[in-house]
Amino acid sequence: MGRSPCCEKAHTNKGAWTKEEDQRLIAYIKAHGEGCWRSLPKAAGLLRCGKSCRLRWMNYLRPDLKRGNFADEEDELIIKLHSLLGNKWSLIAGQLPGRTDNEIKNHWNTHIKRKLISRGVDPQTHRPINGSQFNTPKTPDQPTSYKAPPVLSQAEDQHSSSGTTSDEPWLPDLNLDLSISPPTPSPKTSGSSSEVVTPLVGSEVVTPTSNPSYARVICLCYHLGFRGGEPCSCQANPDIQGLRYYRPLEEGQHL
DNA sequence: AAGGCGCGCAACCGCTTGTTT
DNA sequence: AAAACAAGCGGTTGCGCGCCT
Repeated sequence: MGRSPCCEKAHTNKGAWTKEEDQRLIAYIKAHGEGCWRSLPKAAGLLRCGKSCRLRWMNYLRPDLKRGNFADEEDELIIKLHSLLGNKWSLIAGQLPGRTDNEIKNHWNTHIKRKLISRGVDPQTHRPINGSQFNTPKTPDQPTSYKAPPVLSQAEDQHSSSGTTSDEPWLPDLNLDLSISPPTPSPKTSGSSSEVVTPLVGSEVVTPTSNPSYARVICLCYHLGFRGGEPCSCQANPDIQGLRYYRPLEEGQHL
């Protein structure tokens, strides 16, 4: 059975990319588009693993990348998305046009973590660190790694969304229209560097049941596109309820 | 001026998931 | 159905650079 291995590691370069390698990669992708990464190095005359080429292109050479410092608004968006998604850097990056998962991951580890700690917020749980002014008790079994956002019942939801006195640090003002439409045609082969992926524009329709109150519930799995556009089965599976996140609809918002 | 140290970024590694044979 | 593979993802590492002593 089989295919040949991805690359012959003995004959591939490692480490920092040279300008010449960059130019070869750019020229090849401009001419042929992002095709098969496995065959690309050979076709482009690069002594690199396809994986390495892909990474270089995705994280550094893509023309639509936004280089430079992160704006405060971007920081806040990352924080909010991380509180929902955890270390799903690619999903977070999908909401920040021009930013890569690697860049966001690095930025998180070097800047935002510290920022949150200085605010008295645990960067993993997004809850106040013990001893801070919020002093939210932790459950004994709370893991130190990322914890899924709490599942709010509708009653809790209404309470927390209407009250300003809630000590819940969860996303007080985030309009989480995180819907990811069925993969839109990527601009990657268009050759146009001015094309920008527009985030947060999904408008897919979650079909509610006939019960109007049900329409207030959005399954995060579904809304993030985890279900490939199909209704989420976790509605019927209590075991994975932790993946569900409910939020109230904004006024005038439709499902 | 020089050495040490810490930070930030780019790249690698290993694992997971989806696809192909 | 199972194995092999490609692509993608997240964690980790290594190196260059700037700052501090």
